[in-house]
Amino acid sequence: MDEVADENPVRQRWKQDPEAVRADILQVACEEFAANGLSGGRIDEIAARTRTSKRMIYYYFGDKEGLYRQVLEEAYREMRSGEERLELEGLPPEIALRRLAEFTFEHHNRNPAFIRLVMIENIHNGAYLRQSKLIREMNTRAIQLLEDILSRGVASGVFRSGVSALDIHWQISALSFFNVSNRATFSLIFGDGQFTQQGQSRLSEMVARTVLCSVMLQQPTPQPERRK
Amino acid sequence: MDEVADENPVRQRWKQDPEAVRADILQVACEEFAANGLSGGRIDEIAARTRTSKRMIYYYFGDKEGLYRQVLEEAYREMRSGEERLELEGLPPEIALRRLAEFTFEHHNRNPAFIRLVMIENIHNGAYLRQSKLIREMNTRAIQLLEDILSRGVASGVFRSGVSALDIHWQISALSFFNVSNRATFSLIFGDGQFTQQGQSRLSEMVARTVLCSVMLQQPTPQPERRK
DNA sequence: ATTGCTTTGTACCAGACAGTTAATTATGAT
DNA sequence: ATCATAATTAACTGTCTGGTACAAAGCAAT
Repeated sequence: MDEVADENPVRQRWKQDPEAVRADILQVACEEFAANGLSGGRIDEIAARTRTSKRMIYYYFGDKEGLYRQVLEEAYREMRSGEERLELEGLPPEIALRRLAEFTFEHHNRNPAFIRLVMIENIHNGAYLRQSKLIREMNTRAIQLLEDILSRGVASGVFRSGVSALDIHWQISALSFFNVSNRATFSLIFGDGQFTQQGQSRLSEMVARTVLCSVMLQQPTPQPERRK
Repeated sequence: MDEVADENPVRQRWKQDPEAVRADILQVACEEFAANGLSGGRIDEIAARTRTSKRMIYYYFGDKEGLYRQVLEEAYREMRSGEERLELEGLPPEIALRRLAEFTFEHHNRNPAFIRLVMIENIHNGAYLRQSKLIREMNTRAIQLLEDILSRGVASGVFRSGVSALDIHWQISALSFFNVSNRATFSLIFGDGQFTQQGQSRLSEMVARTVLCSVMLQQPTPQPERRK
């Protein structure tokens, strides 16, 4: 399209920048796999949309599954780093919990590609995630955070005792995940009222209230339509 | 002199039973697509596991996508018929709601193939479900049932008013669906404690309590096994 | 400049797989 | 029995696609 005349004659000098090439491939591959799944994703398509060639994909990633595996790891890594940026430790427990729920809901909402990758990985029964060492580390952080919030809540007398942090995490994840993962079929069957701007903030509020409700001794404060 | 019929034992007389053949194909195709997705599912594999041949698949279903579409419709049909068997209309509203939640949880748990098909369909952004006329009918029933339960609860003074039936359905679905759809990745990251026998009944109970909690004026009845 | 390693491009292959052709056999109505 | 039609089979085809062979070019150290 825009070839520069004098630069054309043989081969322009290029800088070697393996990291950039790798990142570029990973980025495009992420989109492709998220959009079409592992078996549906096309290596040729990825190569075409990359600044480099198909050969490079195999050079850096070995084969299709290797590429997919790295895409998956990268996606988890990014999402985890987002979670760490929250600083909930100083906050009153019910505020912290609410904020965690809202953050998760919002985060998943903004990262449909991540959600789709996880869906796809579940279709494969976790066969590729299983091969990643990265995942072992991931459990600790999120759950510890929650355990801290819960025990502080129990200490200050607002939360029930004996509530499992893992259960609460499960609950927050389920509601936030489903909201993105099943949007297509849900809105086809029940209309897209849940997925408008207002619908989403109503759901976000509902998720937060639901979670609080299952750990608090009293009903959480009746929420009028308050937003920040 | 000429060959007699019984000389060829391989070829026995068969009765024409198109419906059985169709059903057989559909059954096998359901397993194949649920296991491997649309692009991952192999027509040859389906044919091999069927009592009939590949040509028949095309004879009855046109092409791969046609087959997939019918598998999907059939799956929804079955699940819907299960829902109709519940008779919640005579029950006290909080009992009815609890039973609906428990039923959904249990149903999804027992029908992982259905869950997987819905996941797969969501990966395809609902492109095939969209083509089905069947889905238009499906919304009414489940939601009307819920609306009835909710309004009876409001009338008898145990439920809050202004709660959306669709929201409650969304909530029940999300928790019950996620429990099956994300089992692989969740258990890889957080261990499989949630998915043992006890884990599952605890979750089922939690789902029921959660749902009740979000519609009831007071905390739902403190559960018997609760301890401090 | 030479050498040896890394990175990139081109062209190609072999197998897989959706879909088809054409012939064969059973069925059911007359 | 006959014939039109429905059901069935096996072999075939064209294309798509993951993966590779091979060679060339850049880079860094001598």
